[in-house]
Amino acid sequence: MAGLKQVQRQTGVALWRQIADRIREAISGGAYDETGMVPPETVLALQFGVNRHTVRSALAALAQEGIVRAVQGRGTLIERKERLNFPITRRTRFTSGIGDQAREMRGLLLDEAEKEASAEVARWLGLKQGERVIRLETLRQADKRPVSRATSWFPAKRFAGIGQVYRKHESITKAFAELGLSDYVRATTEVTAAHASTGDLADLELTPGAILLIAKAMNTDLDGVPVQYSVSRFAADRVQFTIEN
Amino acid sequence: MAGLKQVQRQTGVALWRQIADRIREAISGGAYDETGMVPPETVLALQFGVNRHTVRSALAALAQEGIVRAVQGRGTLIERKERLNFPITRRTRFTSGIGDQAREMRGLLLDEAEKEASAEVARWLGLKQGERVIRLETLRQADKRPVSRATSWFPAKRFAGIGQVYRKHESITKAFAELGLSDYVRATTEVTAAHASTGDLADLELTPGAILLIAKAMNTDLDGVPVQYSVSRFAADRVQFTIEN
DNA sequence: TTAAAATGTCTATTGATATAGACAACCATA
DNA sequence: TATGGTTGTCTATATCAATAGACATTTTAA
Repeated sequence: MAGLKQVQRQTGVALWRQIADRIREAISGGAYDETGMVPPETVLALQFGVNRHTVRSALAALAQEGIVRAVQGRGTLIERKERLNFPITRRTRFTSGIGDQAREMRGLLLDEAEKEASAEVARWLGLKQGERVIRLETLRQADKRPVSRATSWFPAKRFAGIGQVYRKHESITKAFAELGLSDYVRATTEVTAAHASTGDLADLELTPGAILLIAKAMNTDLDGVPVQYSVSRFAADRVQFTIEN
Repeated sequence: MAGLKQVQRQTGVALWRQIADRIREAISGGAYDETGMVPPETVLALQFGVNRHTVRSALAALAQEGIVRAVQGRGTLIERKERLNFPITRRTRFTSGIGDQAREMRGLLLDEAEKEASAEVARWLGLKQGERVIRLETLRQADKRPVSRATSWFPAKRFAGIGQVYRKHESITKAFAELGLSDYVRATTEVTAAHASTGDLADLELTPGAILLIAKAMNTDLDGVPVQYSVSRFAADRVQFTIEN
């Protein structure tokens, strides 16, 4: 069933990378669950119609990502195949949403700045362009494995000092609570996908060409007043979103 | 503001393709709306820190996709910059959801088959594994431009002949109506992203390395009985999803 | 009309990608 | 312990990707 011509040449994407992407997907889809191993290099080479060395380049990349581990004489073992699920609902929260899927959740503050709202940020937060906003750059981890990089904006007047509070609690929900906002709801989420930028590659420990799921989200308080606009970038091969209606 | 080092070397993705992806994104994001043109090749080369010829390869690829058109002496004009928006709500429908964003919507039936439900399909449709289901392969277009490839499964007993009906109406909603189901709702949507497979590349007129947004959706009738499970693959650079809560 | 600014074309060179073949090293098992 | 199957390493070669420079062609505007 696994066919011929699954890869294409002269497209700006190296064969070894195309093959790595296919194998990563097959692993994630449970195609090799019976053996817990990837097929032998010679078999893969035949399947994809390429040289064995090209397959080796692909497997080396996957080993670099920690997905497989090659053992001389035995074969190439699958090390990891998880995919976290993020429910997107009116009550979406990062930490609680994946509570039972990981043991340790962390939210690290990478950077904090107060500045004037850009046109886009002002539109989402219902402010005038140029009003003061606080921008937080955060990295979220599940069991010490980076999951998402987020850039969040808050109205500066209402949430002064949110950076420090977030650093203490490692949670937006708790930071809001300490600043007097006991509850909030997710108003809108826009989902797109794109190739990872260089900065995100480093933070999320990805290799170039990797895919991001991008969620632009706006949260409001219970009166419908915007309290947060955020752009979160997720490593696409580690997560999925679920929308329940 | 457009920074340095937006591209990386020796990653299996050619520089010209990385640059093409970035420019396509910038166009889609409205970065060049003032002039309606891409910056001069020499400027782009400086921005990305590469040779002018590498930028030319990227622009040639975008011209091939019909996104830009180079005019000697003038510059490189932007021809097309759409990104369709798909609202995902309880009443999600493909055709009406993007009604005002495109003039002509079509749904082409590529293939139809009746077979036994796999474990995954049975789980989503609430059937026993092995029960009969009808599988439709469809291609959806907006203004003659391919937007998504979908594989849908329906309980065979309830929706016998849905393929023929779909071919006539080019719409799931109308096909349901003719078969006696006047209304239905979206119960669950799972969103992931992945590289396009070879088959999808051809159908969606993409080049290898392209990204897909993948929506696995389950629709039920008003009594909550599953009527359709579908896996839709969208060209990520042509669409975005919006979830309103 | 001229000059500046932009894309188009050509040649040459270097490094990454892919193929090809041979053989070593290691593991499991008959 | 011998054998078959697997990964690891090495050499060599051809093609694609990227850089570099020079100059032609076209458009716009001074």
